[in-house]
Amino acid sequence: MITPRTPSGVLELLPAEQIAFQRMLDAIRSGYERFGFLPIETPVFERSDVLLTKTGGETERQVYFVQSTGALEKSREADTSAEGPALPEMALRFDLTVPLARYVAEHEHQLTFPFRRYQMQRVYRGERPQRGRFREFYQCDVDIIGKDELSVRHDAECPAIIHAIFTDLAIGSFTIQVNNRKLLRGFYEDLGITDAEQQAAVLREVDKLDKRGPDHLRSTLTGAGFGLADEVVEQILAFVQVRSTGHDDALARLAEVERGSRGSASLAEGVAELREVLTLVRALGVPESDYCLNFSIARGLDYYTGTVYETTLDEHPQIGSICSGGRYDNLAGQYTRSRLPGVGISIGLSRLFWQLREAGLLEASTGESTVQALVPQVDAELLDDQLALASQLRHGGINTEAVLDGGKLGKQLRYADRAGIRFVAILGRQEVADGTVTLKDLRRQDQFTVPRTEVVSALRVELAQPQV
RNA sequence: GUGGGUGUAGCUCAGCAGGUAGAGCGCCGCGUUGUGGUCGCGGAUGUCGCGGGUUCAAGUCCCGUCACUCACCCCA
Repeated sequence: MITPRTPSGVLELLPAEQIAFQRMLDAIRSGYERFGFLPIETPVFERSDVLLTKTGGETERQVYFVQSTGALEKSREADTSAEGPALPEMALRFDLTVPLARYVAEHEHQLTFPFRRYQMQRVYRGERPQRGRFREFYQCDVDIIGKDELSVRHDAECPAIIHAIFTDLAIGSFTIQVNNRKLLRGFYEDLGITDAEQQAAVLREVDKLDKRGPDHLRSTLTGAGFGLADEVVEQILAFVQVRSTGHDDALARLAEVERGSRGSASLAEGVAELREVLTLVRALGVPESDYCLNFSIARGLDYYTGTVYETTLDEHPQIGSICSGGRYDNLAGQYTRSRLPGVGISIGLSRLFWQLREAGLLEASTGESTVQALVPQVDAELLDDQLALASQLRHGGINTEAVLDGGKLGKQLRYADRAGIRFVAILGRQEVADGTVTLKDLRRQDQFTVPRTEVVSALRVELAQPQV
């Protein structure tokens, strides 16, 4: 016997939880569609050369390669003579953005721009698994891709989508934190940190501010690796700890940053963009309590170029960002000469779901089955009537399971209870004789008898009742 | 890739101056005839991660190995 075990770093759920997960997926999908986005899917694996265009060492370290047996043998033969092992022909996607870039570049002429697509699929990263981090996980992406141009107005749509979806998900109050990479670049240039490498290193450290605190950041930046002057570090700290407390405050903070500038064009541009984005976010109806400026946010350094977003749950800051994204100048530069600027966000649903479960925020939504009614077998001789009742319920649009193997009624009720099925429609000799059905609500511990002809409508009424 | 921690029943874990394994939860059955979840009573379940060593004797000590896990790196 082989011990049955999932590989580590995957999120495999039991049905009760899967239902809760599915509902979250549905809420996100419907949110994306409500904002006028179109669905696409791309293959779980891509050609290695397509996926690894950036050939960053980190990327290759984290990617899973896929190799057919035939190709594997072929590459082995070639290996004996060639200059080292060739890359496997395929690799599993590690995000949905690179496949999107390939997709848009490949189908550019069949798509209409701005191209608004959403995509909710699994991605794979060969990281060492950690608490709440997976090697296989869902990303729910939504992006707007422009041809040649995409006004910054689109950047304002993302917070509006996030707001709509997280309101629907009802997992508590949240804050959409907004920043702008141009503003950051300008700010650090003004401080004399102009070297791209050094700037990136500083941004990486600053990004950990919320996790490690200002003191840690201060000692890191003044330390050997960076060697920044105390005065400069204090300016950085003052800057990155900014969190606006409302719309007007956000605009005031921007004005303040602009006043403090030594004339960086990038900073001015970033400020102007943020101003426009914030103004439109408000116009789109996002309450000002739900968004703020946060100058510490940098996000992934590789391609975000303008607006960046990060969303956190107010009551559970330890969960970290539950949705993030930003603006990129040119999505598919590796695949096409066309300039395709874009903006988008991504919800890492597996991680979010796992965190919510850990925080005990899922209890209410789990334990409920998609089966709405169970028709037990009270008497084996009444099988035909029992099945007819099940059909009647199904035609009435009620998700119904009929017990086919019978047994004691008590056991069947226990089965329903454990399976999270709320209603049982009992049809025994008595009911058949009377032309009735007994409906039992396991949650409210209540039961009553209705005429068989009215069972669907009666059950519909009951399903609409609260559980407790 | 670097550094810690842990591996005992399905789950969470206890057992430890070395003497051939336990609790809670869960699971199964019973509390009669068509009523679950509560309650009472009864029951099943373990190559004590794997391999080697020390010992009369190892879950308990030593070595190795594997797995898992936490943190760092990174997170498009």
